[in-house]
Amino acid sequence: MLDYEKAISIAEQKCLQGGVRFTQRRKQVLTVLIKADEALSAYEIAEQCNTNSKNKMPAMSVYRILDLLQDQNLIHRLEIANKYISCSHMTCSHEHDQSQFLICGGCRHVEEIYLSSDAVDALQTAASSAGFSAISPQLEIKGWCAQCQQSED
Amino acid sequence: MLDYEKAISIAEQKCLQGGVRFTQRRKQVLTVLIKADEALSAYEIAEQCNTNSKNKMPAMSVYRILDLLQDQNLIHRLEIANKYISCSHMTCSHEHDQSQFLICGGCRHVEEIYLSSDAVDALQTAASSAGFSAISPQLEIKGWCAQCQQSED
DNA sequence: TCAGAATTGATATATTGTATCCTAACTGCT
DNA sequence: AGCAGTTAGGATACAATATATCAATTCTGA
Repeated sequence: MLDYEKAISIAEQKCLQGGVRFTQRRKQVLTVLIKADEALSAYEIAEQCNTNSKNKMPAMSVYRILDLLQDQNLIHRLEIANKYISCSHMTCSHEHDQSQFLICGGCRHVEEIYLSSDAVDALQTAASSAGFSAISPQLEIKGWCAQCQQSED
Repeated sequence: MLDYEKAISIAEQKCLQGGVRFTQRRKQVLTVLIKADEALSAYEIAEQCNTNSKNKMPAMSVYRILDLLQDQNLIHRLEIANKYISCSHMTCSHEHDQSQFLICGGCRHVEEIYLSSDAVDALQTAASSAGFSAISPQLEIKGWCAQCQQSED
């Protein structure tokens, strides 16, 4: 898991640089995602916020805040899983322009992976041949985790 | 586009082999997908069915039928796009165990691609290292089509 | 023909995500 | 400090996607 204090401080900086405020609401959503240390749906995030605080967090606000946190490269939206996860590179000093996730088709468990640049290049080449100018800097690959694979048999 | 007559006849066979019936309703849904020659959402399919016929096709039925057609390997569900597309390999005589799609993050346009086995192997290796037993035989890669890339700039 | 299975109809509801409009809070400027 | 303009959040409605459930119908094999 990310160093929470460090992550929050980085997030504050990034928001400042991005010209947006790092409000309590935004901190609250990001905190839930960092501490969860796994992918959560927007409604799960809202629920978490509401168990930890009296001040009600509506789903609408969660979506708004998630959009903003994505713009600041603090979190990722996983489209295959319809879930959100904090960026594991948030506290790194250097720039990361690629993230890759494996998503289990059974239980929707999410695991971050690290593809070789050769593999990424191969994907990029195939995309170019098909008239796409680029693959997403955030790849999602669906697969089967060991556990779900077993129960499928 | 697929040869329609051939595809329908293959579908009929596959359903027979799979121990399910190739009913009018199922044929209707598959026909829409083959003739569309692009990815459609479940509700778009229902709409198409309803413009071409008096007999109302409820969305519920579409979902049920889509599930079944997937089980028979006649169509693919694209989770990134929340859409469905007919399998381009349906009329091939040999077995295909891999399909790959590029999905535009902007306009959700879907393009089928063909990755080298080396690239697929690289993905498989990365997945294994992360404790996944397999990647999905149906890959979805998100990217940006030339047109959407332009309008982003 | 009849029992059981497969299919479809009908209805309700869950889940995920957007649109809109208004109010509150903050920021920069004078 | 006071004000204007911008940013953020609250409230509500609703769209889009998908699943659950139970009853009615159709088909199939003995």
